[in-house]
Amino acid sequence: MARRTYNQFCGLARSLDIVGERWTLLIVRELMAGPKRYVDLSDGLEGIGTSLLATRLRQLEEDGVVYKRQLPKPAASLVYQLTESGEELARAMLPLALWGIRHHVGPMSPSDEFHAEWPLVFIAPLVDREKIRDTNALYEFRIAGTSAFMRFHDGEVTVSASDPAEAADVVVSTEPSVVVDLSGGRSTLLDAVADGRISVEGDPIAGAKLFEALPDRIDASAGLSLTL
Amino acid sequence: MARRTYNQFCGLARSLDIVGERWTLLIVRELMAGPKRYVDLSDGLEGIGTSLLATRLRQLEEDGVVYKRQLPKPAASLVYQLTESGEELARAMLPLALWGIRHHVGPMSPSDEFHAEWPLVFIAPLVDREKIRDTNALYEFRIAGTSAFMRFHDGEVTVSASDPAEAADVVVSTEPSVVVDLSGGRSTLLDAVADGRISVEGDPIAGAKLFEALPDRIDASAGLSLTL
DNA sequence: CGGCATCCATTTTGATACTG
DNA sequence: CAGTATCAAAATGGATGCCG
Repeated sequence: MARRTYNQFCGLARSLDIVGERWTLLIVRELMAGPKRYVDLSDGLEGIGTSLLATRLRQLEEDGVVYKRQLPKPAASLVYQLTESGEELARAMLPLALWGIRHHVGPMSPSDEFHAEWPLVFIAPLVDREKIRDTNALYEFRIAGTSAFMRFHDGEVTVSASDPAEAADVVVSTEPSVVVDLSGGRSTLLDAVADGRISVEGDPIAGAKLFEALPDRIDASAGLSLTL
Repeated sequence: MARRTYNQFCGLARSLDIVGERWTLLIVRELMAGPKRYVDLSDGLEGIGTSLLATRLRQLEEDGVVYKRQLPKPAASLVYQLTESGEELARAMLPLALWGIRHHVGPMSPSDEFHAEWPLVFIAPLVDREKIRDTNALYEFRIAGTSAFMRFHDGEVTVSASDPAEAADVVVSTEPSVVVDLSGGRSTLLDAVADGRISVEGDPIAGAKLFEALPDRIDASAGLSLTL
C-alpha cells in the first residue's frame, strides 16, 4: 500500500509524512531510552496493536529513523535502535514535549500510564556534557512507583528503563507533579531539593555532580546546550 | 464523541493528544502567516475535507491553540488566529520542520504543492529582533511562482501570504532548492546571494538589514533557543 | 516463547452535496 | 462565506493464528 502523503514541498509536511501517524513519535520516544526489543516496545505502548507496531517499525526502518540489530552472543535478541537521523529527530521532539507539559499536563489521573523513563529521556539531552566529563555515575530515578536509570560515562549520558544489575550511586525520588513543575519552569531544581519535593540519597559527590550538570530552571536557555 | 487519547502522563503524548491528528499541525503552520479565514485555510490545505477542517478548528479552539475573531469594520470577515499558546507551539514546530527539510525533502516534484509563505514562517522566528529594532521594511519573497511577504516593524517580524497593497522595499527571488540548501545548513546565505542563487532587488539599505538580521547559516540547533 | 501476519469491528478521513 | 450532512474508503484496535 502506497504511503499517504500531504504532497507539500515543506519540511514540516514532510516530517509529518514520516512521523505524523498515530504512535510513531511515541515509538521514537521509547527508543530514546536505548535499544529495545519488539515485546518491550509493545509493553511500553499500551493500546498499540501488535500489527500496527510492526507496520510502524517497518516504515521507520525504510525511512532511516530506526534500524534492527542482533544483540551479541548471550542475549541474541533482536533490538530496534535509533539511527543518527532518529537521534536528531529525538532532539527535535523536545520542544514539542515541553509545550505539552506546559500547556496540557495537569495532575496525573488514575487512568494515566507513567514510566520514569519518559521524563528522563527528555531531561538527558539537557545535561551539560562539559560538566560531566570526569564523572562516571549511575543514577536511579524513582517516580510514582516506577524506576529508570541515567548514566554518566566518559562525558556521555545514557538512559535506560531496565535495571542495570549494579546498584545505583545515587537514588533520586520524587513525584510526577514535581517533574511537571520543573519541566514547565515553574520551580527550580534546587528549590525542589531544598524543600524535600525531591529526595536524594547515596554518594553525595555524584549527587552534587548531577545537579551541577542539569539546568537549574528549564526555560529559554534549556535548548542551548543541544549542539548536535 | 470523546477524544481519543494515549492516556500517558507525558508531555509528548499530551502534545500528540492535542495536535497529533492528521492536518492539525499544518493548520497551525497556515496560521503562522497571520489570521486567516476558513476558505483561505481550506484553499491552502489541498486535500483536507471541509468537514474535517471544521472539526479540527473546533478542537484547536477548545484546546486554546486558536481563537476566532471578527475582523473590524470594512472586512467584517471571521478569521482564525493563533493564541499565545499557539504561538509557542509554532516555535516548538521549527526543529521538526528543520528535521524534515534536512532528511526528507529532495527535489520538488511536479505533484508537490508549494507556497512561499511556508519557508517564510519558519525563517521569521530566526530573525534577530535586536538588529531590526530601527528598521521598518517590507520584503517580498518570490519562490517558484508564488509570493509571500515579511515585514520588519518596531522590532517585530510578521509574515503574510497576501499582497499588502504597498510595493515592497525589497524583492528577494529564489528557487525552492535554494531554500532547502539553506535550511539544511548546506549553504550559507551570503554565498547564495554572491553566486546569484538568490537575487535581491530594491532598497539596498533595507536589503542589507535583512541579511544582517538572519543567521548566515542555519544549523540543527537553530530555533531551540526560541522554544520559549 | 518472540516476532510478526491476518482477519474483522470500529474510527477516522476524503469527497461531494447541501444549507443559512 | 462558513460551515453541516452524508457516505465510501482508509486507518486503527483487538483477537487470533502461524512459524522458527
